[in-house]
Amino acid sequence: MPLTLEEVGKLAGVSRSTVSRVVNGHPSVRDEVRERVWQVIRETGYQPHAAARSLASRRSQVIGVIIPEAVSTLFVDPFFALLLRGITGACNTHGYQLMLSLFDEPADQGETYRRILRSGRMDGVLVASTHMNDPIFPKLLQDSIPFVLVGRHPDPRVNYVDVDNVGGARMAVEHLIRLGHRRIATITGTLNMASGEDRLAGYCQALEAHRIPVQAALIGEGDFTKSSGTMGMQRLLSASPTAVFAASDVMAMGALKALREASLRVPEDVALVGFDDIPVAAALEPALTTVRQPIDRLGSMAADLLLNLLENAPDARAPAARIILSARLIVRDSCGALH
Amino acid sequence: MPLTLEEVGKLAGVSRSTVSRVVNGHPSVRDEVRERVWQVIRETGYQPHAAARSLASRRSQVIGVIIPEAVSTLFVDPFFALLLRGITGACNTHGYQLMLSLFDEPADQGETYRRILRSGRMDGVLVASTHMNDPIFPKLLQDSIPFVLVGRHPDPRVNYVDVDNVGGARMAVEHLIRLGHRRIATITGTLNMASGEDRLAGYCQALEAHRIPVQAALIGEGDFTKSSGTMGMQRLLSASPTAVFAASDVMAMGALKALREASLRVPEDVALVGFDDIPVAAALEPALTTVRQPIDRLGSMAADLLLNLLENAPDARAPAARIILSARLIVRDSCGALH
DNA sequence: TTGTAAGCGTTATCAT
DNA sequence: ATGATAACGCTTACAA
Repeated sequence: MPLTLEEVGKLAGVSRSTVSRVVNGHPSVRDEVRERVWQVIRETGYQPHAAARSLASRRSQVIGVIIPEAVSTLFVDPFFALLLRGITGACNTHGYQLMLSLFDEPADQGETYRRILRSGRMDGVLVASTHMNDPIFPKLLQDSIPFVLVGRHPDPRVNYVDVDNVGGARMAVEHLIRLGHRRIATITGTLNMASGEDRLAGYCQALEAHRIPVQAALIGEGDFTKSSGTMGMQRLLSASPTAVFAASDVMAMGALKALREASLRVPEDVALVGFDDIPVAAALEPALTTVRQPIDRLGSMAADLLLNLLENAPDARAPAARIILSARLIVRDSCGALH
Repeated sequence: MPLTLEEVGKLAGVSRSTVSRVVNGHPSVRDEVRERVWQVIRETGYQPHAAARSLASRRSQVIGVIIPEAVSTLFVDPFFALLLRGITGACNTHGYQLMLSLFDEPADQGETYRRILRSGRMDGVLVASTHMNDPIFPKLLQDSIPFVLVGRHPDPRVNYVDVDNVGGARMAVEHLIRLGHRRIATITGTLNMASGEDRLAGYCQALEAHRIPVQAALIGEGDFTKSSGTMGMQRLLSASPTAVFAASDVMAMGALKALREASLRVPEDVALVGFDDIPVAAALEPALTTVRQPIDRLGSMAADLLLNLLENAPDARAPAARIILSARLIVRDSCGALH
């Protein structure tokens, strides 16, 4: 049976309130008393009861992480794990706990939303990998639940941390241009997801910067799955591109399959670049040139941002924070640069 | 400002207790009253305050998941993500929430342990991927915190769910024997981890069942990392095995590297089998024959077991549950069976 | 079946 | 600097 503040107080010869002050580092306690109380706490292994604390203080020291169920499966790469690692790192240093919720698409159905987010269980939440028009955003804003999104969002009230998808994609495509390619195709990600849109935008920007016309025939729409990469590539073949930028490594693997089936060699006949740098990328034949994002930084920055929001004056007048982390190009064999 | 039971009661013309009974599905409430109360709850969107509930009922409806920090990184495969998915699935159907903690090695240092586990925040915990002699187990047992381990443990009081590592390994090695191999080497996993030990045991069992002597020269100790696979393979080369069973796919990849560097072909010169069936496995050249474990089942079964422990009479006299899920062999190219 | 009232273990506001 | 004491929102005997 765990001890209570009252009992610790009795053992230390002080009142419940004094013990509370000591535990919470309140300054107005005589040094001698403070030491005596700590002594008892150490000896007894006293640990405050989280629920009681939370009830009285109206803060739980817990943040939630919300990820759409479907996406968690899709991520055959360690994105999910790395993100969580980044988040837990930040939580640990701030003394917060992390509650994980995989929401069903379309991210709530109201019922789940209420149960999870209105129960006072968490002080704030991190939302990752949702569609931008996910119904969860209006609700979070309306309930004024502090939250930070991992991924871009147009609403000016939304705090977010994102990877520079535009810049990363542009970097990849400019690399191909530098290698002499002009007929460069792309297989896009899901187009109502920010990352899908932005990587396509980066592709277009790179071409435009080099006065290469953007052609619809060279753009195949995918949805981040391997099979969509294969199908996208098959459709693009008729436009006979000399290079392809796939908006994810998984789709690049799909594209590779289609190219093989069409007896085209990579990179000799078609150069290929992906995005994400999943672990498989380096092990592929040929090793995949790709764009790497700092995933765990993404997690830790998002958590830091949220925790700051929670700890400091939540000035509602302040503009939302928008943090963009840059990506970098990892050159391997599939682009032909190393030949 | 969220409503309280009291206020809902006022709106429905009943007392706080009646509303509580309705919310908790207590039978002794007149149907008419129950309906009236639900009506108000629906209209107002009332949601019980988790902390208050937990304080009064001494149950939080939250379970914790504890994974050593180091391991979470090591898992470049989706083990972690799939396990969590299985766990959250079970949690959702039981109406529980999930709290995630990545513990620093050696899994607690006491301080963290207390903060996380003695604060009453969680009703029970799932522990995954620890060493069997992790100091967390004696503590959990002493504090009589309900817990289920993902992975085998010798202590008779420990409830666990595990994959049949022995059977899986044995299956893999017997497959090699069936293909005619007699000089079969193995690269082991970390040997104070249950999975490491058991896969080695399975290797030995298979050989013994076929009266093939187990030779120390054919056993290389690894630690589940790729580099240990490479080094292990290099050392084994002098014993010139015709086949190798690596206790993990990641180590198999390392071994593949060593074999290549020694100009040995797989499977022509040396057959290779791994364990885990990580996504890379199928994409390797040659595609890796390996043993697949039902990871998300592992997670959901462990969570189910824990939740049953929590919901039902926690009969301390009942023997601990030990659940073993079977693995299956996935035959691809690296073992030479398809030639 | 329903209401009253006593906790649950903190925090926070007052006095002192 | 310290101690009473009233919340915090809910569950749960116990009464009615």
